[in-house]
Amino acid sequence: MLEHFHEISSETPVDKIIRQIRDLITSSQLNSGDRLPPERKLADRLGVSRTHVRGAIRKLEFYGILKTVPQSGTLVSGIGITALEGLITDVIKLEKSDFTSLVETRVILETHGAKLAAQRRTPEDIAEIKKALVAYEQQVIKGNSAVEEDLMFHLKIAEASKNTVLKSLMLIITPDIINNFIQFKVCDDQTNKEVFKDHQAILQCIIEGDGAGASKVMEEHLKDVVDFSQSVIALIT
Amino acid sequence: MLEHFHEISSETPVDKIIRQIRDLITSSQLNSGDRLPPERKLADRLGVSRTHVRGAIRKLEFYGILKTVPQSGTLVSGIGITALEGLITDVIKLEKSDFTSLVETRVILETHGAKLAAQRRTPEDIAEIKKALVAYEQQVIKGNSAVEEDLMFHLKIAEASKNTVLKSLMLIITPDIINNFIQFKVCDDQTNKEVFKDHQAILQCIIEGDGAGASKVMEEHLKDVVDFSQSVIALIT
DNA sequence: TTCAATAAATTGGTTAACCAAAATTATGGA
DNA sequence: TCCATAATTTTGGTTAACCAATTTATTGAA
Repeated sequence: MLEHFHEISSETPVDKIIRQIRDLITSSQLNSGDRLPPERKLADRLGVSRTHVRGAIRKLEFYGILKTVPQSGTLVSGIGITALEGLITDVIKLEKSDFTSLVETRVILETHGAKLAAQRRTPEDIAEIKKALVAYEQQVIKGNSAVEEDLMFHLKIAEASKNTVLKSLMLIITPDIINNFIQFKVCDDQTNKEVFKDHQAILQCIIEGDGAGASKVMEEHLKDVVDFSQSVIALIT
Repeated sequence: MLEHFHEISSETPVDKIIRQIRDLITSSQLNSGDRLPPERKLADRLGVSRTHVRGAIRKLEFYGILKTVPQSGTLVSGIGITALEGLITDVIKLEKSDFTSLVETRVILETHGAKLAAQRRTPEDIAEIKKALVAYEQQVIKGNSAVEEDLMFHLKIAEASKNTVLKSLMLIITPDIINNFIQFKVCDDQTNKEVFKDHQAILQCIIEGDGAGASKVMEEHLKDVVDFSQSVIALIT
């Protein structure tokens, strides 16, 4: 019975257009470096409204694939067609991501972030991280979940790393991390106290400028989360 | 004379609105979990058109900060206000990034990507990577720059890592990397041949399942780019 | 024939009106 | 008084028309 149902087409008009723009590129009707057809023509040809075309352009622009010049036209980025094809295919399905990959990537970013933070932190950075730690402690004392305060501590470390790209990537995956935290209820009272101790240890390493130590403690700190993700996967499988 | 000129206000209406929405949150007129005022009210209150409000919402939605439900309303994500404040401030200035951070982060992502690829690659992955390598070789023989083919090789490795998030983050920074490549003309004939040998060595490690080796060779491979970035910085400073 | 001035067409940016689904309120029968 | 139902309002989604800057075509005098 159930197998007769089809997956509902949740693909938005915008995604459809992105797909079609890719086809234009694939069929060499649209080459790297030259101009996209005007929005009106595109809308007309694809049989959709201009609003949706604009939406698609905004999204591709966000990824650096397109570049629009007011009152002039939309240019296909200098990036080569070969790479473009691969890129656009993924932009569409980029939004959703699996838990394991998320955690794995987080560990990678955070261990390096902690290391760099220890090497480059200023007194101001230390003050900010301390502030975040105190805010977390207060929430834990009140018995609250404090997921945001937890993450804020980590974000402040990313900020102290002085690597803007690393911080940006952290910001991008942060909402997903929080959602997973809430969904799987990773945190309870006991965990929170351990987390606090871990955080203290990490901060200490950063203050001392001990990059290797900060990286190591951070990795151990996140190991619990990794283990948890493994157990969840095992449960599902 | 020159100091009398002001920096032109290149802040788009959308960015202005994002800033104002943050203010709404900061002043606790808008709390985590509850609904954003309807688009019309917001547009009215901020004195802008609904289109711009929608643009701002799309952008914040992209970052997981907002979530719109058709015919119902736009919800502020479960993420706490504390973190939200920090996040939104950065969303605005997220787009631009510095070269050093970019390269540094790339090395981090790629070394881990290569390691995971060596551990998890399927025969299909190897075939894909080989194909990218051949495409690169052909461009080099022709004497072309082959920046895209180079990047494509790296993207295929990211794909073989089976870590969707890592690959996504690679995709996000790829356009910036390409732009910097073109801007600084990192590549010439001699470099290209060395790059090809490096790529071959990396592929060999991946085929053999040698994670540590793949990671190491990848790091050395990217070291040249790192050095180059350092020299550029030194030149500017 | 050449080229500057001007008019027309084209561009992305913006606005306001309309649509259908959902939430809310009003209504009336039990 | 209560609750199911219908009318109304409110919501985000969509469309089409308008705007100003730019580019292209036209025109006419040198």
